[in-house]
Amino acid sequence: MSENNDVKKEVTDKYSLRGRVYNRLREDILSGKLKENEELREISIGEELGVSRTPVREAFRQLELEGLITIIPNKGAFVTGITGKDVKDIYMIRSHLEGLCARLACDHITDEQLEEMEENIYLGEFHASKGHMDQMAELDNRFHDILYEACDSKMLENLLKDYHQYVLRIRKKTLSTSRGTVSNEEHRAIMEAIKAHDHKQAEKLANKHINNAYQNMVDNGLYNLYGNPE
Amino acid sequence: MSENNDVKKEVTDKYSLRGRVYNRLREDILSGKLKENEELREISIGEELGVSRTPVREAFRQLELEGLITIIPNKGAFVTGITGKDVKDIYMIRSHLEGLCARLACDHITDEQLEEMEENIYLGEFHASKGHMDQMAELDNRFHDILYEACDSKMLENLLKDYHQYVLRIRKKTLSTSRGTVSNEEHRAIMEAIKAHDHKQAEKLANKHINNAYQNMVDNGLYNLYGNPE
DNA sequence: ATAATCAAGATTGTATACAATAATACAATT
DNA sequence: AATTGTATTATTGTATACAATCTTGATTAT
Repeated sequence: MSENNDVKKEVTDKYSLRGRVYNRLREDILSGKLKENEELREISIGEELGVSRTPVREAFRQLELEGLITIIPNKGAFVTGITGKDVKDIYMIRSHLEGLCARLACDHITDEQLEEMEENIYLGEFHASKGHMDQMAELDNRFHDILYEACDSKMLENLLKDYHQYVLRIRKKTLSTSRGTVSNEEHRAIMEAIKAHDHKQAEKLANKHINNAYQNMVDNGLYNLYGNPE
Repeated sequence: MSENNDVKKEVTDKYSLRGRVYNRLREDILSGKLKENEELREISIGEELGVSRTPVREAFRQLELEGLITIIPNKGAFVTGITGKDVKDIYMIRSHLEGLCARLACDHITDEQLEEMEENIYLGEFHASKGHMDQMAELDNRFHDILYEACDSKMLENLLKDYHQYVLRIRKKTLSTSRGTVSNEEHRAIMEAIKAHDHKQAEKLANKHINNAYQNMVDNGLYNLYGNPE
């Protein structure tokens, strides 16, 4: 549960050494640059980034609470592995919460948010047809962020954003397939349902959207890259 | 998202100064001893607990990520307030996930877990009739923990435990009312549904159980104690 | 009297020194 | 040869020293 103020957090991350270390390590773990069970030594990390052990240690504590590393007392810090089961569970949970989020959005979405969604989808059609994968990933990110913001629940929004981040590296690969176009169409359907205040339909579609993303990943054998599938 | 190894974490907490500071502060915040917006100074906290600033700072980083305090760079750490809206949202999310958890438990619960549930409920009837509130709170805690473990998803289990903890102080008060008996009956119904592998019923009952807990809290005007109800 | 400025103190951010613990290598014993 | 004990080294845990930043209050100019 990290329900802290995002704005202030960004400031911290940008200007403090601890924040820089935290972001860097987080990125490296999520991107797979740091592999499962790899040991992180305070001194070498510090030297690499040109800082002392103190900010490194503080970053470690955060990463530990986030579950990205496991700290064994007096022994060291190790990259926590995500098993295939974990990924499956995350998608299951996300699918539920994303449905809930879409349902809530029916009542709380603003005109500005709806407009940005429409623009997002419109652009998505263009980039999907052109095969611009980076832009598609970017648009997908943004679509879901808007949806999360539209539910008008900071708690749910932050939770969903956490999970979204967590599966970032997986999603990046998934969207590199032909799913880009289909995904964009699903976004449109979700948006239409929200626009029409059709709670049930919005929930159902958002739910399905996440399940589809997972299914697609499994079908393409992509999730085996991230730890043993069980 | 704190999906770290619980066993190792306990060890850390017990034997390291940082862990002790973390637990102490966490408890004080959740128990309401440290009030909303109260400033936490590294030196005074350290002096009070007989440690230097280093472990205090590391504990701060974790509490920040957990959302219990807000750190403003170069300024200080402040206890984050939970608004009434936050509490409502937490219960809403919990209600959904607890339903999901109960449904999964239908397929994955072990005989031992079922047995412990039965014993838990049996004991609950006794203590409810006697008005033993402390024991009821303890049993309620344990019942939900068993349920979380029975879903066979570490991800979901940890998430639900996090939220469970988060509303601990509120729940303690809630159970001090006549709801103890009713709650225990609801536990029994949930268990029966799981035992019968009735997925839909289990999900529905668990869902309702959390909603009832929330409704009871609102009816008794208990959640106003924890920040403005919006 | 009010507002602006600046200096002193307090507090956090970072680096480093020291202590405690664990890992490693090697020797002694069986 | 295998195992246990021990000394050495490496690494983490904690405390403290120093730097940067913010707060506060007095002083001065308007």
